[in-house]
Amino acid sequence: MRQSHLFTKTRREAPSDEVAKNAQLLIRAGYIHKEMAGVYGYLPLGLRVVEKIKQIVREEMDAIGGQEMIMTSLQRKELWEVTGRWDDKNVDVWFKSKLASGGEVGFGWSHEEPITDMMKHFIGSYRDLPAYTYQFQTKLRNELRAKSGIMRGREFVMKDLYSYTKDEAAHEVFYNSAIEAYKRVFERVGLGDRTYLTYASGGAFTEFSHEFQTVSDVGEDVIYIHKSKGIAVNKEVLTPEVLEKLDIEENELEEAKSIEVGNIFNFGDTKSKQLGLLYRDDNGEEKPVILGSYGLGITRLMGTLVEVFADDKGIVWPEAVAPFRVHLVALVPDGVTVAYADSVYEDLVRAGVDVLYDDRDARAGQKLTDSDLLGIPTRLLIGKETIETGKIEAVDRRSGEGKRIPRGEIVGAFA
RNA sequence: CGGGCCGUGGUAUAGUGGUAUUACGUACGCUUCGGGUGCGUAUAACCCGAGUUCGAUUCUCGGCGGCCCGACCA
Repeated sequence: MRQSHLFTKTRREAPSDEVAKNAQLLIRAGYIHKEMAGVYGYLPLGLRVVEKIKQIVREEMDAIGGQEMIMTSLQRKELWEVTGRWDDKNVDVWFKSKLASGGEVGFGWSHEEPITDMMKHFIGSYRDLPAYTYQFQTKLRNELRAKSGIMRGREFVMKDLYSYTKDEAAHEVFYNSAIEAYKRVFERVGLGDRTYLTYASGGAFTEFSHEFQTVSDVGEDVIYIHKSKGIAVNKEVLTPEVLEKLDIEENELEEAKSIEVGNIFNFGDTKSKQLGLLYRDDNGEEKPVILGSYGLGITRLMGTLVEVFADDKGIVWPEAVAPFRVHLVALVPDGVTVAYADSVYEDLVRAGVDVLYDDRDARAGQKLTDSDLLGIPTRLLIGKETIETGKIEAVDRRSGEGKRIPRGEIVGAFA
């Protein structure tokens, strides 16, 4: 993409009403637009990042048998009344509205009820199980207090997967495969070494749920990390009994603030019984389906990546989710340099390289500052020196290290 | 929901009971061209309502909006 065609612009200053680093940088760089507190639009660059993250998650969910679909944002009041979760006393984040034709609807803050209800149409026999469904959905939650930029909004994108299995044993198998899939996701986006499988409160259905917590000072959670086991325990469940159960000594733990980027848990058969999701086993006996729920905040993960990797110059994207692989920058406006940069751009595009080409009529200083802010992994600089030597300077955004790549090898270096 | 702070051009800011400063941006001209070049000109603002007052952007009250701390966060 030619940067001169990009309608967004960078800003020198962050809006005064944003304190969170993720929002400041994403707005300054033109990735997102704030519509109101806790509600952000995703602009062309931001959308690219969202889609890259989604694609990684998609691949990992597909790999464990997930089937992508998409449910509706409008939800039936009657359905949620069955499980007692329509009542504002039980769920305090509902956005609700009325139908012109009469009746009430809610805006989906979660989809366990609708998906489970829908699955009644497709699950009747043990032969129909297991089933794993997932979606990327915009969740709407009427948070009392939105905060921290895109980390905790009233509208956000989440991947939610639901597992339907015939018994606890089958559930367990899938649950563990989901844990491994989540680990691969965080590994692929570069957060593997600071994201911990965390034991958290299990609620009414199981002893524990599991969270995926990324260590960061801007996090809202406090976890206790057991480095050698590679797991953590959420502060809210840290008791002597839990430590004993996990075979952990308290003095082996390190406290850290963290961001909850994923949460998986077992609903057991409770919701299936409530909603009537039953199946016949091979003895003709009617049984409730076991339900598991697996959330992963896509936009929160995007914010986490900004928080964790940004430096004093701006955003630093991991290659896997960067909006573009390379940022080609024509440093001087003379015809020879521009023509040279144009040809490099065309070669890269032809080779299928994701490239953002700064072809704007702007000064080198501004282009370089903007490039730092945008955070694209590799910057290719085309200047007078390039013309003279026939070598293109490639600078790594994260380390700042540069190397000269001969013009003839430039496509091969990134294709 | 409890507590606190705050709403001034597109953005960031200064300031005042008598209509408003500066920078960035934007437009035009010249200049410059490997880390936001320099100069000039132009452009554009006091959240809404009520009250006090001769006069309110400024003070008071209310509303709306924003941020922070806490609570909440299957």
